[in-house]
Amino acid sequence: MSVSESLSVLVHPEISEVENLAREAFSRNKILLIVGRCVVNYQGRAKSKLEPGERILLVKEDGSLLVHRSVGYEPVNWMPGGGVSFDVRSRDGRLEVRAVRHKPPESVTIVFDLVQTCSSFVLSDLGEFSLFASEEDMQKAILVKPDLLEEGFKPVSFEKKVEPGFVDIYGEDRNGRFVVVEIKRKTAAKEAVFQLAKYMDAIRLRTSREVRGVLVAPSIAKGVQRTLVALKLEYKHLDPKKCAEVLTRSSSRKLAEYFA
Amino acid sequence: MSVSESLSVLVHPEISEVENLAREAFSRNKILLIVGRCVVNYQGRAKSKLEPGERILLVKEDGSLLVHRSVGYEPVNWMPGGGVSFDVRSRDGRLEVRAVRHKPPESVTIVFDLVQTCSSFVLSDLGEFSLFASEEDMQKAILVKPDLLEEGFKPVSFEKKVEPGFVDIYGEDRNGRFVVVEIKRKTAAKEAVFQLAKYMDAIRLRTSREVRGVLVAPSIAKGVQRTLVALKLEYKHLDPKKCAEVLTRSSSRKLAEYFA
DNA sequence: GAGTGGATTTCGCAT
DNA sequence: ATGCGAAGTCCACTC
Repeated sequence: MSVSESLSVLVHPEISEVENLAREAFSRNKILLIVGRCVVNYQGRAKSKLEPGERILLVKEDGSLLVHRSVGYEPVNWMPGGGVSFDVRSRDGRLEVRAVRHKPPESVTIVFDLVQTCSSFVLSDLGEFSLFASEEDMQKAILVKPDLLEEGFKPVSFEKKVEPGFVDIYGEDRNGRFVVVEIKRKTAAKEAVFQLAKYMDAIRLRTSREVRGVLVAPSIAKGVQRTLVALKLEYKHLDPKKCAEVLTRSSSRKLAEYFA
Repeated sequence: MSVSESLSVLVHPEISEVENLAREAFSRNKILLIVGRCVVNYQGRAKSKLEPGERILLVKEDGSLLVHRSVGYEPVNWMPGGGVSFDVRSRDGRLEVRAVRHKPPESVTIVFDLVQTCSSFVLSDLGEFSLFASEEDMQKAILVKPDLLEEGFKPVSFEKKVEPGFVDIYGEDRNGRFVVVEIKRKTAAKEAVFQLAKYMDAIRLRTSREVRGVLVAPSIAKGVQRTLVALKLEYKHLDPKKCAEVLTRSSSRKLAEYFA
């Protein structure tokens, strides 16, 4: 079913009309979109109260609920989807929509006293979403084209579990030294350096060979350079976008060698 | 201006009608809501591609842009508000909406080939939003009613800057010993314990009096109890909701003593 | 302007 | 189920 086959739109409706549409939307798992004057109360992990004003309520097919004000990327109140049950009732000419879930226990209650628009529909959406140049993609890119790190680098393993956590990649350089690679897709902070240092310690316990630690990132935070030097670690600049290019150009065959 | 005075709703419109409404919305900083079939491309901190499908596009008054699919709390593509410029154009019967910002440099492009609904309006929303029982509220609650921590506790200072960072509260107990209080509004992890331990060390350097450290939280993570005991720290269970009750019941006068 | 830490974070993946 | 880490995290606050 697509929007066209399922679309209902009400403009300046009575509360009772909205109530009917909302009930139908919840019972058939349709998307519900209400623009109107309301108050919102949340109780659960915290507790919040939103005084009267006009907002947008969006309830999605999985029960995700979002209340948006006129500004801001984030919803002022919300409920993530999954295991959410809804209740609709009208009292004193007001429409109350209540969403409850139990893990964690919390509820959002929206009470409308005036609705300007209400619509309900089903979205037909099979389109694939792909994201490039995540941290994982940077790792893949280095595995496919190790020269991105340095000439002669040979990956031996990746996401290898060692004592404190994970090493993004480790391998050896052209001189046979161990190389531990920690990848960050954005400006590396102190945290990344300490993480790498921990990896280094853990790995040094298991080998007598010389071990190099390389922090790979598009850039590093200001004070971090000093920490790197103090800990005898190295930094390699690498742009995530460059990695994305490598991946889109390379055939997926090569990746299969590693990720099959 | 409220929704009623500014509302335009189009159902099954032509692309050209949507184009006009979108242009008007952007030029007058109105909210724009489009439901239709589209593809979305993002480029900036990463890069993403969303194949054709029906989605909801919401552009808010501050330029925040959200593209929602049929499920999921989070938008599949987005742009936070502030310094975002928009461009609308129609080509080959398709409507392209493009949002660009420069810090960081990124852009989202949505191309609709079919629009089922499009609306534009201004929200009148002056309602205040208040969130209770945050970490700060727990702190306030203890300051207002120190018995929440333990009988006879007297707060001396709060958010006091000491060596490693901030102490949430410190004061003295009924026996005149120093008490350092670290507050977490949810399950306390090891991190909180180490933070408290650092505070303790810093404070012990400055006094010869006995110093107690108390971690206040609704609960503590599994392994953390052992760490607490090993470091000779204490744990006090305190429910954020209880704190919220204390705050709502207490007059704001008492808070003013601390927060004026 | 950059860095730091919290969030009703959400989400996914591993154990 | 639970825990841990990443995120195009966003956001508020400090330096």
